Amino acid sequence: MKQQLHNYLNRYVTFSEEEVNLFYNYLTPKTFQKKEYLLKEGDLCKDKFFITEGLVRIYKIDLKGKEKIAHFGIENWWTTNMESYILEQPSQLYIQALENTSVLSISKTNLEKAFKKLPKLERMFRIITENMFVAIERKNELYMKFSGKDRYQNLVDRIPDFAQRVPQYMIASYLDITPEYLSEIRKNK
Amino acid sequence: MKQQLHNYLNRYVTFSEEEVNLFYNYLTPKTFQKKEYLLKEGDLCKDKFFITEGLVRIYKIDLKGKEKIAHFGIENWWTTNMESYILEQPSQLYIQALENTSVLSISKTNLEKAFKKLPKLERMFRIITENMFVAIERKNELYMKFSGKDRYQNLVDRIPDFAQRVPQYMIASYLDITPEYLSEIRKNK
DNA sequence: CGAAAATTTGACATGACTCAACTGGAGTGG
DNA sequence: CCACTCCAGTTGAGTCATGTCAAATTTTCG
Repeated sequence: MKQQLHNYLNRYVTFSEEEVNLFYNYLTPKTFQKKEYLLKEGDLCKDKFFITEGLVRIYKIDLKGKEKIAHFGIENWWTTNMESYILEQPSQLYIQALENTSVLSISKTNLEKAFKKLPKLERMFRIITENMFVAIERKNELYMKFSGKDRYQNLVDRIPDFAQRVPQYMIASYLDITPEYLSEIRKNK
Repeated sequence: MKQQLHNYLNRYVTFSEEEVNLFYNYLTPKTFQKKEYLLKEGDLCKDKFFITEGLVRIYKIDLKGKEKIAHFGIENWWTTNMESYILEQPSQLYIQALENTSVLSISKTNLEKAFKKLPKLERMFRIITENMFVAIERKNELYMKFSGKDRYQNLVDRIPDFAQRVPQYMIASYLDITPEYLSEIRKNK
Protein backbone atom coordinates (compact mmCIF):
# COMPACT_ATOMS: atom_id res chain seq x y z
CA MET A 1 0.00 0.00 0.00
CA LYS A 2 2.87 2.30 0.86
CA GLN A 3 4.60 1.32 -2.35
CA GLN A 4 1.46 2.01 -4.34
CA LEU A 5 1.21 5.44 -2.75
CA HIS A 6 4.85 6.11 -3.47
CA ASN A 7 4.42 5.25 -7.14
CA TYR A 8 1.42 7.47 -7.32
CA LEU A 9 3.09 10.43 -5.65
CA ASN A 10 6.11 10.21 -7.90
CA ARG A 11 3.95 10.73 -10.92
CA TYR A 12 3.77 14.36 -9.96
CA VAL A 13 6.60 15.29 -7.62
CA THR A 14 9.63 13.25 -6.57
CA PHE A 15 9.45 11.97 -3.01
CA SER A 16 12.09 10.09 -1.05
CA GLU A 17 11.20 7.06 0.97
CA GLU A 18 11.31 9.01 4.24
CA GLU A 19 9.06 11.67 2.82
CA VAL A 20 6.51 9.09 1.80
CA ASN A 21 6.75 7.56 5.25
CA LEU A 22 6.19 10.91 6.82
CA PHE A 23 3.05 11.45 4.75
CA TYR A 24 1.94 7.88 5.25
CA ASN A 25 1.84 8.37 8.99
CA TYR A 26 -0.86 10.96 8.56
CA LEU A 27 -2.98 8.57 6.53
CA THR A 28 -5.49 6.12 7.96
CA PRO A 29 -6.19 2.92 6.06
CA LYS A 30 -9.85 1.99 6.00
CA THR A 31 -11.86 -0.65 4.23
CA PHE A 32 -15.45 -0.58 3.15
CA GLN A 33 -17.65 -3.49 2.21
CA LYS A 34 -19.62 -3.35 -0.99
CA LYS A 35 -22.61 -1.00 -0.49
CA GLU A 36 -21.07 0.67 2.58
CA TYR A 37 -20.93 4.43 2.63
CA LEU A 38 -17.76 6.51 2.86
CA LEU A 39 -19.95 9.59 3.14
CA LYS A 40 -23.66 10.26 3.42
CA GLU A 41 -25.85 13.22 2.68
CA GLY A 42 -25.85 15.57 5.65
CA ASP A 43 -22.41 14.48 6.88
CA LEU A 44 -19.55 16.88 6.89
CA CYS A 45 -16.89 15.60 4.53
CA LYS A 46 -13.75 15.91 6.60
CA ASP A 47 -11.52 13.62 4.57
CA LYS A 48 -9.88 13.05 1.27
CA PHE A 49 -9.71 9.40 0.30
CA PHE A 50 -7.03 7.81 -1.79
CA ILE A 51 -8.50 4.64 -3.25
CA THR A 52 -5.95 1.84 -3.29
CA GLU A 53 -8.39 -0.86 -4.28
CA GLY A 54 -12.00 -1.07 -5.36
CA LEU A 55 -14.62 1.22 -6.81
CA VAL A 56 -16.92 3.89 -5.44
CA ARG A 57 -19.68 6.04 -6.82
CA ILE A 58 -20.37 9.64 -5.90
CA TYR A 59 -24.04 10.48 -6.30
CA LYS A 60 -26.87 12.58 -5.06
CA ILE A 61 -30.61 12.35 -4.84
CA ASP A 62 -32.23 14.79 -7.25
CA LEU A 63 -35.43 16.80 -6.93
CA LYS A 64 -37.54 13.88 -8.08
CA GLY A 65 -35.93 11.52 -5.61
CA LYS A 66 -33.79 9.78 -8.18
CA GLU A 67 -30.12 8.95 -7.81
CA LYS A 68 -27.79 10.87 -10.06
CA ILE A 69 -24.22 9.65 -10.30
CA ALA A 70 -21.72 12.46 -10.66
CA HIS A 71 -18.52 10.41 -10.77
CA PHE A 72 -16.99 7.10 -10.14
CA GLY A 73 -13.74 6.68 -8.25
CA ILE A 74 -11.29 3.87 -8.89
CA GLU A 75 -7.85 2.69 -7.82
CA ASN A 76 -5.24 5.42 -7.62
CA TRP A 77 -7.71 8.26 -7.52
CA TRP A 78 -8.37 10.74 -4.78
CA THR A 79 -12.02 11.15 -4.03
CA THR A 80 -13.90 13.46 -1.72
CA ASN A 81 -16.83 15.80 -1.80
CA MET A 82 -14.76 18.85 -2.60
CA GLU A 83 -17.60 21.25 -1.91
CA SER A 84 -18.34 19.92 1.54
CA TYR A 85 -14.66 19.48 2.31
CA ILE A 86 -13.61 22.99 1.32
CA LEU A 87 -16.59 24.98 2.45
CA GLU A 88 -17.18 22.81 5.50
CA GLN A 89 -20.84 22.48 4.70
CA PRO A 90 -23.04 19.39 5.03
CA SER A 91 -22.66 17.08 2.08
CA GLN A 92 -25.39 16.75 -0.51
CA LEU A 93 -23.55 13.80 -1.95
CA TYR A 94 -23.20 10.18 -1.05
CA ILE A 95 -20.00 8.27 -1.60
CA GLN A 96 -20.65 4.57 -1.67
CA ALA A 97 -18.46 1.53 -2.27
CA LEU A 98 -19.63 -0.53 -5.24
CA GLU A 99 -17.04 -3.20 -4.55
CA ASN A 100 -15.07 -3.98 -1.43
CA THR A 101 -12.85 -0.96 -1.28
CA SER A 102 -9.64 0.03 0.51
CA VAL A 103 -8.65 3.63 0.97
CA LEU A 104 -6.08 5.75 2.69
CA SER A 105 -7.97 8.62 4.25
CA ILE A 106 -6.67 11.88 5.57
CA SER A 107 -8.55 14.57 7.41
CA LYS A 108 -8.26 18.21 6.48
CA THR A 109 -6.50 18.90 9.78
CA ASN A 110 -3.94 16.21 9.21
CA LEU A 111 -3.42 17.24 5.64
CA GLU A 112 -2.68 20.76 6.82
CA LYS A 113 -0.15 19.37 9.27
CA ALA A 114 1.42 17.28 6.55
CA PHE A 115 1.63 20.35 4.29
CA LYS A 116 3.56 22.15 7.01
CA LYS A 117 6.04 19.33 7.45
CA LEU A 118 6.39 18.61 3.79
CA PRO A 119 5.67 21.62 1.57
CA LYS A 120 6.16 19.51 -1.54
CA LEU A 121 2.83 17.94 -0.74
CA GLU A 122 1.13 21.27 -1.13
CA ARG A 123 2.63 21.37 -4.57
CA MET A 124 1.47 17.88 -5.31
CA PHE A 125 -2.09 18.63 -4.28
CA ARG A 126 -2.06 21.80 -6.34
CA ILE A 127 -1.08 19.73 -9.33
CA ILE A 128 -3.57 16.95 -8.83
CA THR A 129 -6.35 19.47 -8.26
CA GLU A 130 -5.45 21.09 -11.55
CA ASN A 131 -5.59 17.72 -13.22
CA MET A 132 -8.94 16.99 -11.69
CA PHE A 133 -10.10 20.32 -12.95
CA VAL A 134 -9.12 19.41 -16.48
CA ALA A 135 -10.80 16.04 -16.16
CA ILE A 136 -14.06 17.57 -15.01
CA GLU A 137 -13.94 20.15 -17.78
CA ARG A 138 -13.54 17.42 -20.33
CA LYS A 139 -16.46 15.58 -18.90
CA ASN A 140 -18.53 18.74 -19.09
CA GLU A 141 -17.64 19.24 -22.64
CA LEU A 142 -18.58 15.69 -23.51
CA TYR A 143 -21.99 16.20 -21.97
CA MET A 144 -22.58 19.55 -23.57
CA LYS A 145 -21.56 18.62 -27.06
CA PHE A 146 -22.60 15.03 -27.51
CA SER A 147 -25.81 13.05 -27.48
CA GLY A 148 -26.60 10.29 -25.02
CA LYS A 149 -25.71 7.74 -27.64
CA ASP A 150 -22.32 9.32 -28.25
CA ARG A 151 -21.60 9.57 -24.55
CA TYR A 152 -22.31 5.90 -24.16
CA GLN A 153 -20.10 5.05 -27.10
CA ASN A 154 -17.33 7.19 -25.68
CA LEU A 155 -17.52 5.40 -22.34
CA VAL A 156 -17.46 1.98 -23.96
CA ASP A 157 -14.47 2.95 -26.10
CA ARG A 158 -12.47 4.40 -23.24
CA ILE A 159 -13.22 1.79 -20.58
CA PRO A 160 -14.56 -1.32 -22.29
CA ASP A 161 -14.79 -3.41 -19.15
CA PHE A 162 -16.52 -0.77 -17.08
CA ALA A 163 -19.95 -1.96 -18.12
CA GLN A 164 -19.06 -5.30 -16.56
CA ARG A 165 -18.18 -3.80 -13.21
CA VAL A 166 -21.22 -1.57 -12.84
CA PRO A 167 -24.93 -2.24 -13.31
CA GLN A 168 -26.50 -0.67 -16.33
CA TYR A 169 -28.85 1.63 -14.49
CA MET A 170 -25.85 3.25 -12.83
CA ILE A 171 -24.18 3.77 -16.17
CA ALA A 172 -27.37 5.38 -17.42
CA SER A 173 -27.42 7.63 -14.39
CA TYR A 174 -23.80 8.59 -14.94
CA LEU A 175 -24.47 9.31 -18.62
CA ASP A 176 -27.45 11.39 -17.55
CA ILE A 177 -30.01 9.40 -19.49
CA THR A 178 -32.81 7.10 -18.38
CA PRO A 179 -32.22 3.35 -18.05
CA GLU A 180 -34.96 2.83 -20.64
CA TYR A 181 -33.20 5.00 -23.13
CA LEU A 182 -29.85 3.33 -22.53
CA SER A 183 -31.51 0.02 -23.10
CA GLU A 184 -32.78 1.32 -26.44
CA ILE A 185 -29.35 2.66 -27.39
CA ARG A 186 -27.81 -0.73 -26.73
CA LYS A 187 -30.45 -2.52 -28.74
CA ASN A 188 -29.87 -0.41 -31.84
CA LYS A 189 -26.20 -1.07 -32.14
CA MET B 1 -3.77 47.46 -9.35
CA LYS B 2 -1.26 46.24 -6.79
CA GLN B 3 -3.70 47.05 -4.03
CA GLN B 4 -6.45 45.15 -5.82
CA LEU B 5 -4.18 42.15 -6.13
CA HIS B 6 -3.22 42.39 -2.47
CA ASN B 7 -6.85 42.42 -1.42
CA TYR B 8 -7.53 39.45 -3.60
CA LEU B 9 -4.59 37.43 -2.33
CA ASN B 10 -5.48 38.07 1.28
CA ARG B 11 -8.82 36.42 0.79
CA TYR B 12 -7.00 33.12 0.82
CA VAL B 13 -3.61 33.49 2.48
CA THR B 14 -2.12 36.44 4.34
CA PHE B 15 0.59 38.25 2.41
CA SER B 16 2.78 41.10 3.57
CA GLU B 17 3.37 44.11 1.37
CA GLU B 18 6.84 42.89 0.38
CA GLU B 19 5.50 39.50 -0.52
CA VAL B 20 2.90 41.02 -2.79
CA ASN B 21 5.60 43.17 -4.36
CA LEU B 22 7.72 40.14 -4.96
CA PHE B 23 4.86 38.39 -6.72
CA TYR B 24 3.85 41.52 -8.54
CA ASN B 25 7.26 41.72 -10.18
CA TYR B 26 6.58 38.47 -11.94
CA LEU B 27 3.30 39.74 -13.33
CA THR B 28 2.91 41.61 -16.60
CA PRO B 29 0.07 44.10 -16.94
CA LYS B 30 -1.65 43.95 -20.30
CA THR B 31 -4.71 45.56 -21.75
CA PHE B 32 -7.00 44.30 -24.45
CA GLN B 33 -9.49 46.27 -26.50
CA LYS B 34 -13.02 45.03 -26.83
CA LYS B 35 -13.02 42.06 -29.27
CA GLU B 36 -9.27 41.46 -28.96
CA TYR B 37 -8.09 37.95 -28.19
CA LEU B 38 -6.10 36.92 -25.13
CA LEU B 39 -5.79 33.47 -26.64
CA LYS B 40 -6.74 31.85 -29.92
CA GLU B 41 -7.36 28.31 -31.02
CA GLY B 42 -4.08 26.65 -31.87
CA ASP B 43 -2.01 28.85 -29.56
CA LEU B 44 -0.24 27.37 -26.64
CA CYS B 45 -1.69 28.89 -23.49
CA LYS B 46 1.41 29.84 -21.55
CA ASP B 47 -0.20 32.25 -19.12
CA LYS B 48 -2.64 32.64 -16.33
CA PHE B 49 -4.48 35.93 -16.41
CA PHE B 50 -5.78 37.79 -13.40
CA ILE B 51 -8.53 40.10 -14.61
CA THR B 52 -8.41 43.45 -12.85
CA GLU B 53 -10.97 45.14 -15.03
CA GLY B 54 -13.34 44.16 -17.80
CA LEU B 55 -14.95 41.00 -19.08
CA VAL B 56 -13.84 38.09 -21.24
CA ARG B 57 -15.48 35.05 -22.70
CA ILE B 58 -13.90 31.62 -23.09
CA TYR B 59 -15.40 29.74 -26.00
CA LYS B 60 -14.75 27.19 -28.67
CA ILE B 61 -16.01 26.41 -32.11
CA ASP B 62 -18.03 23.21 -32.07
CA LEU B 63 -18.36 20.48 -34.66
CA LYS B 64 -20.98 22.43 -36.57
CA GLY B 65 -18.89 25.58 -36.65
CA LYS B 66 -20.86 27.33 -33.94
CA GLU B 67 -19.43 29.22 -31.00
CA LYS B 68 -19.97 27.62 -27.62
CA ILE B 69 -19.22 29.73 -24.59
CA ALA B 70 -17.79 27.70 -21.72
CA HIS B 71 -17.28 30.50 -19.19
CA PHE B 72 -17.10 34.18 -18.71
CA GLY B 73 -14.32 35.82 -16.73
CA ILE B 74 -14.77 39.02 -14.77
CA GLU B 75 -12.86 41.27 -12.40
CA ASN B 76 -10.92 39.45 -9.69
CA TRP B 77 -10.95 36.12 -11.42
CA TRP B 78 -8.09 34.09 -12.78
CA THR B 79 -8.67 32.85 -16.26
CA THR B 80 -6.69 30.56 -18.52
CA ASN B 81 -7.19 27.54 -20.66
CA MET B 82 -6.25 25.08 -17.94
CA GLU B 83 -6.03 22.15 -20.32
CA SER B 84 -3.65 23.86 -22.72
CA TYR B 85 -1.70 25.43 -19.87
CA ILE B 86 -1.18 22.23 -17.89
CA LEU B 87 -0.75 19.74 -20.66
CA GLU B 88 1.10 22.19 -22.89
CA GLN B 89 -1.08 21.33 -25.84
CA PRO B 90 -2.49 23.71 -28.46
CA SER B 91 -5.60 25.45 -27.25
CA GLN B 92 -9.00 24.51 -28.59
CA LEU B 93 -10.42 27.54 -26.87
CA TYR B 94 -10.54 31.23 -27.61
CA ILE B 95 -10.37 33.82 -24.86
CA GLN B 96 -11.74 37.13 -26.06
CA ALA B 97 -12.32 40.48 -24.39
CA LEU B 98 -15.96 41.53 -24.51
CA GLU B 99 -15.14 44.89 -22.96
CA ASN B 100 -11.87 46.75 -22.71
CA THR B 101 -10.04 44.55 -20.30
CA SER B 102 -6.97 44.83 -18.07
CA VAL B 103 -5.15 41.81 -16.79
CA LEU B 104 -2.05 40.82 -14.89
CA SER B 105 -0.58 37.90 -16.73
CA ILE B 106 2.01 35.41 -15.57
CA SER B 107 3.69 32.69 -17.56
CA LYS B 108 4.02 29.16 -16.28
CA THR B 109 7.80 29.61 -16.04
CA ASN B 110 7.50 32.75 -14.00
CA LEU B 111 4.84 31.27 -11.81
CA GLU B 112 7.15 28.37 -11.05
CA LYS B 113 9.88 30.83 -10.13
CA ALA B 114 7.49 32.75 -7.92
CA PHE B 115 6.45 29.50 -6.20
CA LYS B 116 10.08 28.84 -5.36
CA LYS B 117 10.61 32.28 -3.88
CA LEU B 118 7.32 32.37 -2.11
CA PRO B 119 5.96 28.93 -1.23
CA LYS B 120 2.81 30.51 0.18
CA LEU B 121 1.81 31.19 -3.39
CA GLU B 122 1.77 27.52 -4.13
CA ARG B 123 -0.68 27.21 -1.29
CA MET B 124 -2.76 30.04 -2.63
CA PHE B 125 -3.00 28.51 -6.05
CA ARG B 126 -3.87 25.16 -4.58
CA ILE B 127 -6.73 26.84 -2.78
CA ILE B 128 -8.03 28.86 -5.70
CA THR B 129 -7.86 25.81 -7.94
CA GLU B 130 -9.97 23.94 -5.41
CA ASN B 131 -12.43 26.79 -5.43
CA MET B 132 -12.57 26.81 -9.20
CA PHE B 133 -13.16 23.11 -9.05
CA VAL B 134 -16.16 23.61 -6.82
CA ALA B 135 -17.47 26.38 -9.07
CA ILE B 136 -17.26 24.24 -12.16
CA GLU B 137 -18.91 21.34 -10.39
CA ARG B 138 -21.79 23.55 -9.41
CA LYS B 139 -22.16 24.73 -12.96
CA ASN B 140 -22.20 21.12 -14.14
CA GLU B 141 -24.85 20.26 -11.72
CA LEU B 142 -26.98 23.16 -12.82
CA TYR B 143 -26.75 22.01 -16.41
CA MET B 144 -27.42 18.40 -15.64
CA LYS B 145 -30.39 18.89 -13.39
CA PHE B 146 -32.21 21.88 -14.76
CA SER B 147 -33.95 22.82 -17.98
CA GLY B 148 -32.85 25.66 -20.22
CA LYS B 149 -35.59 27.78 -18.74
CA ASP B 150 -34.40 27.16 -15.20
CA ARG B 151 -30.79 27.83 -16.13
CA TYR B 152 -31.80 31.16 -17.57
CA GLN B 153 -33.80 32.01 -14.48
CA ASN B 154 -30.90 31.06 -12.26
CA LEU B 155 -28.56 33.33 -14.21
CA VAL B 156 -30.97 36.25 -14.05
CA ASP B 157 -31.46 35.75 -10.33
CA ARG B 158 -27.77 35.51 -9.53
CA ILE B 159 -26.46 38.26 -11.79
CA PRO B 160 -29.36 40.48 -12.79
CA ASP B 161 -27.27 42.99 -14.72
CA PHE B 162 -25.34 40.40 -16.66
CA ALA B 163 -27.86 40.38 -19.47
CA GLN B 164 -27.11 44.06 -19.92
CA ARG B 165 -23.39 43.52 -20.34
CA VAL B 166 -23.59 40.65 -22.80
CA PRO B 167 -25.62 40.16 -26.00
CA GLN B 168 -28.40 37.66 -25.79
CA TYR B 169 -26.99 35.21 -28.26
CA MET B 170 -23.92 34.83 -26.06
CA ILE B 171 -26.09 34.18 -23.04
CA ALA B 172 -27.90 31.53 -25.03
CA SER B 173 -24.59 29.98 -26.00
CA TYR B 174 -23.44 29.99 -22.39
CA LEU B 175 -26.71 28.42 -21.26
CA ASP B 176 -26.27 25.83 -23.98
CA ILE B 177 -29.51 26.59 -25.75
CA THR B 178 -30.24 28.18 -29.13
CA PRO B 179 -30.88 31.93 -29.39
CA GLU B 180 -34.31 31.13 -30.78
CA TYR B 181 -35.19 29.09 -27.78
CA LEU B 182 -33.93 31.71 -25.36
CA SER B 183 -36.06 34.23 -27.15
CA GLU B 184 -39.05 32.00 -26.60
CA ILE B 185 -38.23 31.53 -22.92
CA ARG B 186 -38.07 35.27 -22.44
CA LYS B 187 -41.39 35.79 -24.20
CA ASN B 188 -43.25 33.35 -22.00
CA LYS B 189 -42.37 34.97 -18.71
C1' DC C 1 -37.12 -21.85 -5.50
C1' DG C 2 -39.19 -17.47 -4.99
C1' DA C 3 -38.97 -12.53 -4.27
C1' DA C 4 -36.90 -8.50 -5.38
C1' DA C 5 -34.19 -5.98 -8.48
C1' DA C 6 -32.67 -4.96 -13.13
C1' DT C 7 -33.60 -4.73 -17.89
C1' DT C 8 -36.41 -4.52 -21.94
C1' DT C 9 -40.33 -3.14 -24.74
C1' DG C 10 -43.82 -0.16 -26.56
C1' DA C 11 -47.05 3.81 -26.67
C1' DC C 12 -47.15 8.34 -26.08
C1' DA C 13 -45.53 13.09 -24.61
C1' DT C 14 -42.46 17.10 -24.76
C1' DG C 15 -38.41 20.15 -24.49
C1' DA C 16 -35.47 21.90 -27.39
C1' DC C 17 -33.61 22.14 -32.14
C1' DT C 18 -33.58 23.45 -37.21
C1' DC C 19 -34.63 26.26 -40.79
C1' DA C 20 -36.54 30.07 -42.94
C1' DA C 21 -38.66 34.34 -42.90
C1' DC C 22 -39.49 38.65 -40.75
C1' DT C 23 -38.61 42.92 -37.67
C1' DG C 24 -36.12 46.46 -35.72
C1' DG C 25 -32.20 49.07 -34.29
C1' DA C 26 -27.24 50.59 -34.83
C1' DG C 27 -23.70 51.96 -37.60
C1' DT C 28 -21.73 53.71 -41.82
C1' DG C 29 -20.93 56.28 -45.92
C1' DG C 30 -22.43 59.41 -49.26
C1' DC D 1 -29.16 63.34 -41.93
C1' DC D 2 -31.11 60.07 -44.88
C1' DA D 3 -30.77 55.52 -47.06
C1' DC D 4 -28.79 51.26 -46.78
C1' DT D 5 -26.85 47.42 -44.77
C1' DC D 6 -26.09 44.28 -41.38
C1' DC D 7 -26.61 42.00 -37.30
C1' DA D 8 -29.38 40.69 -33.26
C1' DG D 9 -33.58 39.22 -31.95
C1' DT D 10 -38.30 37.23 -32.80
C1' DT D 11 -41.82 34.15 -34.71
C1' DG D 12 -43.71 29.98 -36.45
C1' DA D 13 -43.86 25.31 -38.58
C1' DG D 14 -42.11 21.02 -38.48
C1' DT D 15 -38.93 17.47 -36.42
C1' DC D 16 -36.23 14.61 -33.34
C1' DA D 17 -33.90 13.08 -29.24
C1' DT D 18 -35.05 11.74 -25.07
C1' DG D 19 -38.32 11.38 -21.30
C1' DT D 20 -42.48 9.19 -18.85
C1' DC D 21 -45.27 5.55 -17.58
C1' DA D 22 -46.79 0.93 -17.40
C1' DA D 23 -46.27 -3.71 -18.37
C1' DA D 24 -43.61 -7.79 -19.55
C1' DT D 25 -39.39 -10.31 -19.08
C1' DT D 26 -35.01 -11.61 -17.27
C1' DT D 27 -31.50 -11.82 -13.82
C1' DT D 28 -29.78 -11.93 -9.21
C1' DC D 29 -29.36 -13.68 -4.86
C1' DG D 30 -30.91 -14.90 -0.21
